Amino acid sequence: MSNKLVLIDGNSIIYRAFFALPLLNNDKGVYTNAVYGFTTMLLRILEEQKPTHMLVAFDAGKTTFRHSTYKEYKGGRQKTPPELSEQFPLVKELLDQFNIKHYQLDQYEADDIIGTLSKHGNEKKWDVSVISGDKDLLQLVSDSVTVNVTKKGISDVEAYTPSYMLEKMEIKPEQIIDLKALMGDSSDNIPGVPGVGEKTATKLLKQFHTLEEVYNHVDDVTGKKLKENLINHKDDAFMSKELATINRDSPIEVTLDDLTYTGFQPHDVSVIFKDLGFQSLLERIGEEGSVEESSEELGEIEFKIIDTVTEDIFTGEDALVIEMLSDSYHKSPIEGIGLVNEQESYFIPTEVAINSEVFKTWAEDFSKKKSVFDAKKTLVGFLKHNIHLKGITFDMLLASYLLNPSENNHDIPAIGHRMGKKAILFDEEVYGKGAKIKVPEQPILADHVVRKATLLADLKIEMEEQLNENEQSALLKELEMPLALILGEVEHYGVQVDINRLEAMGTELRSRLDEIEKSIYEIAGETFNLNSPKQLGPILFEKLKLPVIKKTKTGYSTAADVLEQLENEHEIIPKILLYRQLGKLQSTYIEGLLKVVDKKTSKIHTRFNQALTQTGRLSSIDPNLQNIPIRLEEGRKIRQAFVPSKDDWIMFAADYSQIELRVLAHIANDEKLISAFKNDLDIHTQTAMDVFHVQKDEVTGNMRRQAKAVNFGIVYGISDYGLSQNLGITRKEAKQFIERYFESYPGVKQYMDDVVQEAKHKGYVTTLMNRRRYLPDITSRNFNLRSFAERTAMNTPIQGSAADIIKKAMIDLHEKLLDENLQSRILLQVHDELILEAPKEELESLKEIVPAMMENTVELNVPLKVDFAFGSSWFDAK
DNA sequence: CATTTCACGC
DNA sequence: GACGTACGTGAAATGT
Repeated sequence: MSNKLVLIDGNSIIYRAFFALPLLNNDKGVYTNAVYGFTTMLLRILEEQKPTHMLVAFDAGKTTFRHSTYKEYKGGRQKTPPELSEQFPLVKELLDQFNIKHYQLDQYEADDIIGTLSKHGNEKKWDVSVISGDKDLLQLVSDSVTVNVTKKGISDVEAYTPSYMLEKMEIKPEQIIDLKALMGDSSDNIPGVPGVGEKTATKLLKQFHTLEEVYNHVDDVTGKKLKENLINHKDDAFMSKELATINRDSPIEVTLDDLTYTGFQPHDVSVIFKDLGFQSLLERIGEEGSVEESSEELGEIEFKIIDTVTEDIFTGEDALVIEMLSDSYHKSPIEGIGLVNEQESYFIPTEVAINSEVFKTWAEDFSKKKSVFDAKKTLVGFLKHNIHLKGITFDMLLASYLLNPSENNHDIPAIGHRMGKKAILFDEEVYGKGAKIKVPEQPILADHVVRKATLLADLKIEMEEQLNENEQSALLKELEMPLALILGEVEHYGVQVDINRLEAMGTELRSRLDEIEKSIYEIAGETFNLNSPKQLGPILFEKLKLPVIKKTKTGYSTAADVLEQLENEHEIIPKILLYRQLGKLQSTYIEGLLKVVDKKTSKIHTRFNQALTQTGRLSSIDPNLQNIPIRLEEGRKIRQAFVPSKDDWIMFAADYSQIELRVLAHIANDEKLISAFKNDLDIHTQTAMDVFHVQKDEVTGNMRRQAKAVNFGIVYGISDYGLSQNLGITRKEAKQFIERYFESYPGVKQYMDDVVQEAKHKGYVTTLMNRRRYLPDITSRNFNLRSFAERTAMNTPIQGSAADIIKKAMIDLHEKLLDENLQSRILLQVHDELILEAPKEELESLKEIVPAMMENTVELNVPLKVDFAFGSSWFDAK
């Protein structure tokens, strides 16, 4: 079978499409008209030409080698409208989903890439087809190369072969450059010879064949003025020829073999089509009816519905699934239980299970092994019925998360579909969604729950193998799974809240807010919704004529950093800032917390999401107890409402000092950073000394502040831009800061370079305990995506290793508290700190135990340091 | 019901 | 040379 190579001039087609179609918007407000036009053209080509090899070439940037010949090349062109430039990355993404290669080369244009590859194809006698909107490319036409030029719009193309060219244009392909040399090209700003247009040029070429021959016989040219122009603009003509000549020997890094095209996965493409809002195109790729298709035939499954639990349904390696319809498992009832043992499948109605001594005995038997999906939820679900689940040996949720944290759906049907097991519906399809969610009839419920347990049983081995290959088994079995059980207990135990305290603070805040609001309306001279940026904007920037600093997509920005810059411009600004600050406390913290307090016990039960963040940190929801105010005194008082659950107990808070920078010192093995920590120096002061090359007593407050921001940036992976925003300096200055930091800490610089290289090579980065984060964008040609991936590569091992460490510390501490028979309990984890409550008698023990466990849970080549405090409320534990 | 803007923590 | 920039959760307004 012969090879069919299709080469597309990406820039040209996208430009054509953009101007040919009206500005379309998708539902996210992104312009898609050029992408849409490009896509329709692409689909047509795939259908009609059936390529075996394919490439879309793009122009690389502003300057090309042609500019060294003629700096006015392409001069006078309109700047690419932003509505169009934002579509280029979309097209490239789309091509990735189509499995179609795309390529650009610095200093060269798409034409040159196409010229070079078509030459290669020509040499091998492949059937080559070029697609462009630009007739320049006709110079590539040969017996095996056809150039398709778009006619008006983009829907139709005109195929140029050598014979068609002779017929239509009366010249040969190789004469196109001579034609351009004579007539010029206004769109590329190629001069040509004055007075020579298409007609004259063609006439001359028919007579003399090439530009060189025209000049060799210039005396024979008829027409006095024409001859004179030719002679006077000889240099222009030859330069024009050079400019118009496509470089067919460009130093491209791709070969024909790299361009194999074997088709696309309709599913992959449908995802991006849906994203772009290309509903009409879904049909063309045959993905339209796919939703119904998947729900059509699942096949029958066999299972028994248990009415009395007997021991024989447990064989020692059982998959156990409990079903709940809402996320809040602290309150949500168990709708039913699925059990799959080595031979059979069962559905156990909740009532049957929780009232069965046999079930409880099995569940609490450590030696009876259970695979579950979400150990923490399962544990808490049963705890409410006084069943203390033990013997969990596999958690599918955590396994899936560790295998790829970037997946955002880790429920059983989603994992199943990803791993090729599709005999299950998504929860939404069975239970409905939003307001319409409801428990179905038992047969339907049972079927779905048993399917989940079946998938759990079926996929366990495969997932364990994958974890083994990744050397992540210990991470799952010795870190995340033990932690899940501890977190389950912690959540179930809850945190005591002083409701009266919260309500009193709320009352006081209310009156202050009312007062501030009133005075703002007085200053503004009218009332409006102060919580609406849309209404506040015009008041500030039109009525009061304050200078506009930043705009958002929909209007004026009224964010705090903007208002802070206007603080001295108008008396209204500080009032708005105060209103915002207090309003946040009132709505999120006072009202928000009161809403989720258990009325009977006055306790709050958050949920720690253990399978969400990309770095391995926990997150906390419903409510989020990891962002209770601390920075401003006013907000910090909220912590007065978090109190011990028993009389004569205290709150005990312990936090790692600079854990991320210590982890960095360890991973990067930077001598200077290590010695700073070994000597227990103030790290920000030390950084200031190193970056500014001054002695300790010369470090000013401002220098330390800047050094702190740089350290902060290193830890969080922010860019020079981010740092410049933090410090209110220019990006250039921020960049210099970072460079000076790297000069001071060469080990850190080396690490940053190495880790990015490693990420490029392997496609992922790892933490101390082998947690992974995949970074596919690290090789992206999109600057933003790539830069972001690079910063992530540097940052994730730091943040993720710190997360690993505190997780391990929690396990160690939990075990120690049990071993020592202490009543003290872990209440919360806030990334680098642990909050406990403890009987006063245990305080002295905790002062020893907690820092010791946290500091010694791993051994790094720098010491870990833990500070602690205690008091009668979380506020007082400072 | 989803999106946008803002604000809190690490 | 411009790009548009830590991660999470949640409240409120607003547009559908």
